[in-house]
Amino acid sequence: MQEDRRLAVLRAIVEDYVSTEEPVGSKALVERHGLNVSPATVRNDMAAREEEGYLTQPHTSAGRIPTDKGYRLFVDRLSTVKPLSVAEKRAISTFLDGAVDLDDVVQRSVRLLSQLTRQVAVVQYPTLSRSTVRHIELVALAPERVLVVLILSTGRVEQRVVDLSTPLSDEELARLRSRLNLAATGEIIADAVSSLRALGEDPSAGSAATVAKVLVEAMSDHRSDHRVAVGGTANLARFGDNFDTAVRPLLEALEEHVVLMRLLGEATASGTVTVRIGAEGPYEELASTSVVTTGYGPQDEALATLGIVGPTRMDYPGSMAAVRAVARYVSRILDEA
Amino acid sequence: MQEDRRLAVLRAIVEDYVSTEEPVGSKALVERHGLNVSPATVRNDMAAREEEGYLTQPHTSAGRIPTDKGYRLFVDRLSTVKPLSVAEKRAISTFLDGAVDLDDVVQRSVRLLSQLTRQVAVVQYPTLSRSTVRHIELVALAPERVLVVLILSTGRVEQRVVDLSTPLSDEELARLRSRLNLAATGEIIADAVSSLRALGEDPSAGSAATVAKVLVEAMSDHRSDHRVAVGGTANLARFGDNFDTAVRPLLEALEEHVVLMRLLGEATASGTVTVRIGAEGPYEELASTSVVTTGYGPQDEALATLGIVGPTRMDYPGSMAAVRAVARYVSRILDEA
DNA sequence: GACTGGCACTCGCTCCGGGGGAGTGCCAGT
DNA sequence: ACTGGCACTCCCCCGGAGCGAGTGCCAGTC
Repeated sequence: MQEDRRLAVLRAIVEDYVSTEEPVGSKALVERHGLNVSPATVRNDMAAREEEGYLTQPHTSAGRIPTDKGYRLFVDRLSTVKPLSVAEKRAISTFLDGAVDLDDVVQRSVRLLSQLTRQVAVVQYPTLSRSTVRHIELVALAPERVLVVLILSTGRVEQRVVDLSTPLSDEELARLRSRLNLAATGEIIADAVSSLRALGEDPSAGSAATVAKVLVEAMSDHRSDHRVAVGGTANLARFGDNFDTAVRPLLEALEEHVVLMRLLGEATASGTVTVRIGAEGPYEELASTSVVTTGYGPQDEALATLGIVGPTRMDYPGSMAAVRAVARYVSRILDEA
Repeated sequence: MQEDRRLAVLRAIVEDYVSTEEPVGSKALVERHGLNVSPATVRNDMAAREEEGYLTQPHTSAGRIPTDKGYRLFVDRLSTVKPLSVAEKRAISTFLDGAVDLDDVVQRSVRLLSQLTRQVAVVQYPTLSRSTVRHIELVALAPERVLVVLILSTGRVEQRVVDLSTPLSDEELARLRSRLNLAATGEIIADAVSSLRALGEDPSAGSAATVAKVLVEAMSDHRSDHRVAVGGTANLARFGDNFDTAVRPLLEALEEHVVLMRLLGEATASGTVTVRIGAEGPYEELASTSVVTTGYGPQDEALATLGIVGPTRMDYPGSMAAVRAVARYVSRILDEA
């Protein structure tokens, strides 16, 4: 059918353009893909597609390139999931299995993702908010100075140094420790915050109040929510010539963690890969970049987001497959820890 | 004197070239700097300088640009230390004073440095090797599973999960904890490693041996020695046109921490700023980049290196001043912690 | 009605040659 | 030792010509 072929043409154009980075013309299209029609027919189809807004020409009498809308259709309806090769799967497991702690997992994931997709990879650290308190530890640095260490179920560790108004003996410290742990250990962050806050506002609690306040602060410190690892920026070299219009704004965005978080968007349920194409994203300057993300976390609860950022002209099926595979694997690792 | 003026000419050329990014000619030079001689004289001087290898011409009948050797002379003998402005100093202190932990200090330093110099900033995390053990904490996750937390004097925290062959009661855990702390707390890493290693090889030590082994591994884990924070890569946009020959190799180098460490070189005594110009560095691909570094650490002991990386055509006095100032300030903060 | 072959046309890319200009090297003069 | 003058070099910019990939359209065929 005509309609089928038109879709096939759109798909072929996207694929060719992604691999050659050049506008694709009717003749080349017929040759490279086994379309059993003449270039003239394809031209008509392309004209129709352009009419509908899926394609454009950089200038009259040049080949066509997909528009954002064209990519959208491609991603939604035309791309078949590209399964990873065995070698790639093995690479993922061997690479990630060697990780020793959370930091290491995140760093390895970033590197892995950027290598698999040859794009810039972004991995958000698991959020505090939904994790639970595993343990609170106090270490006396001096009689009036205590190191407070907060250990969370995701494996994250936060630490603060606290100066107290009165010196604390070892026994008092131990008592304080068990008191705090009693109040917080095992609790989800939100609950721990509220019970500690009560303690922090109790004027009779003394040192306990001071420490509790610091803990509350550490727990609600959204700075750590915004922690992300970025890797593979060297891949931006393949972005094309337009350094100032495309690469520089992207590099800037990658450094601003707040901006980056917005770019990543809400963590979507693990398993569902989100694709944001060009102008669909929140930043005008990044109109020529796309973002492919998914959520991950233990028990497939989407505690954080991970994904890649690249030119709208990217290999969507491959990127989506890689992002999903890495997210799955990382989630499994977090399950074990 | 003739000789003095020739030096002045060299300095002027470096300064002008750095700010304009264009080969500088005799006429412009005389005008911009108050040299009381004619362009012809300057031309003679420049020819002499070129003869000696301090200057080159991109092509005959163009202005001169400094060679690496020219920059070297400039850095060694011609540049006056450019004191930071009051605003800059204040920026440093306000920016760094808000830091809550080691990670935060490092991250803020990177950002600060890149903003001050408008170059790529690199800050190495303080090495484990010369720091001391502040505390070892054990947290029971399950009867046979323990979270081991190692806290070092630099404020760094390492953690590992250990599976034991036999379950451990709370009392046993407490005993193990104090035993380990007795052996390691207060010791310099190297000493702690040797006493723990003895424990780890004692077949009668049971669980203690298992945990000790993990601790030894964590302490001698050089991975963390190579941890670095990088920032300001967007500044590479100002590197000029030669993306493939200059920017891409640099981006790649910045991602490979091992490479990066070599690029930073040995930590030099705090206060001494090291400048590596172009081909003086260890990598051919980075022939057009310079590195400005210095050591930092508590008590001005050079535990780690920080600095900036940029084109050979950079503002050396400004960069050196900024690097030194930030290193000093960070060292002071580490003293307090 | 869908497809095809043919044809005129468009328009970016590359190459080429000529002017303009910044800068140089050199030399004779002070 | 320095300067003014002058001829020369060579990059850079510009406009025009030629090329070629690709298009749109139209008349013709199944």
